[in-house]
Amino acid sequence: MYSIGKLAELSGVRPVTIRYYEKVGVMGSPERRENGYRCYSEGDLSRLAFIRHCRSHDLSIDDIKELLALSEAPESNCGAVNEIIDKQIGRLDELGKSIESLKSHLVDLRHRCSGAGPVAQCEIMKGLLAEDAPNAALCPMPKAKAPGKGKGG
Amino acid sequence: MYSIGKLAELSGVRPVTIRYYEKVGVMGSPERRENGYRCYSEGDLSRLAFIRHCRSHDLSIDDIKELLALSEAPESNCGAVNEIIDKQIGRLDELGKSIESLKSHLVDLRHRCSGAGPVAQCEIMKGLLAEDAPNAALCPMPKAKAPGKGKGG
DNA sequence: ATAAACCCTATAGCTACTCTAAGGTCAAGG
DNA sequence: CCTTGACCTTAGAGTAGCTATAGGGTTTAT
Repeated sequence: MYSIGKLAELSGVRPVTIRYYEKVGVMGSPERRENGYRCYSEGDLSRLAFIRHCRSHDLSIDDIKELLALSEAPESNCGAVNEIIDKQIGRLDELGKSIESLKSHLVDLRHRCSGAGPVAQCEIMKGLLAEDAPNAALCPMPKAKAPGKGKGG
Repeated sequence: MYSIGKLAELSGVRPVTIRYYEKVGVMGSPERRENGYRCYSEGDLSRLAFIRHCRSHDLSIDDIKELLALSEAPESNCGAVNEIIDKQIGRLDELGKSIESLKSHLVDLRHRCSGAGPVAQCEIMKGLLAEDAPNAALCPMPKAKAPGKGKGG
């Protein structure tokens, strides 16, 4: 039986994070000692390792919950597992493309400026005033409002 | 002079987001009409466009603040602009590599399972139990605790 | 007794927004 | 005049996946 500190040491995950995993429901509530301290088993350690490995593949906590639920029905068909992984591969694929396109646009912008002149003539600034990036799917962009009747200003 | 709704329509940024930009200090406080309504100028519109273009390159709000500050000293040298862009290119580059490596590892994992058998024999699940992704720099991973003296269990 | 190292809970912070609630303002229609 | 609807205002909570802080209890060594 491990204390949370021992589990942290063995797993490489900090106690705060383990408590967080418990709070959001991927780790389940461990037994408690008389003094209220959490008390973990070998099973908890491998569950935590599983979570970490999934997170290292950028799977969401919700996806991990699903995977863990599936692993608790070991006789069920693993098509659902494949679906989750395929979804994640697709997500990473889109993200990768988006980043590549952003990067090349930014590199292009960068080449237009030597860094020697004044900001007023900087081609980067001009570019940023005029151009959207070719692909803006990277981080949450504000949604455009549907054009309404518009009372005007 | 534009109302916030008109500015939203012209820029494609929703009123809530514009207020958010004001709150976090990239947009500055506009004038107000007698009734308290915000009142924007052409300058505000191009500032907002600039912010959007920067965000579409995934520049952070703080970076955008810096760029805007620089643009308000147009005679200053634009080396600082270049630095911000270079930093962003580097960030995107690392992110891109990280995603590629994650993806290929996940694809490899995926190929090990046909999706036909039971979860208990699923090679994906086995892989996730055993392996870290080769590169985990994508999303915030819990930091490992420095190994301490450890009171034990 | 006291310090150090561990444990507990609850709450706020991070990014870049989005959404909700509760209400004030303004123009048009009945 | 009153209502309807579109607009505007503020404040506060929610999103993901943690991290950090405050304020306190427990255990072990000195």
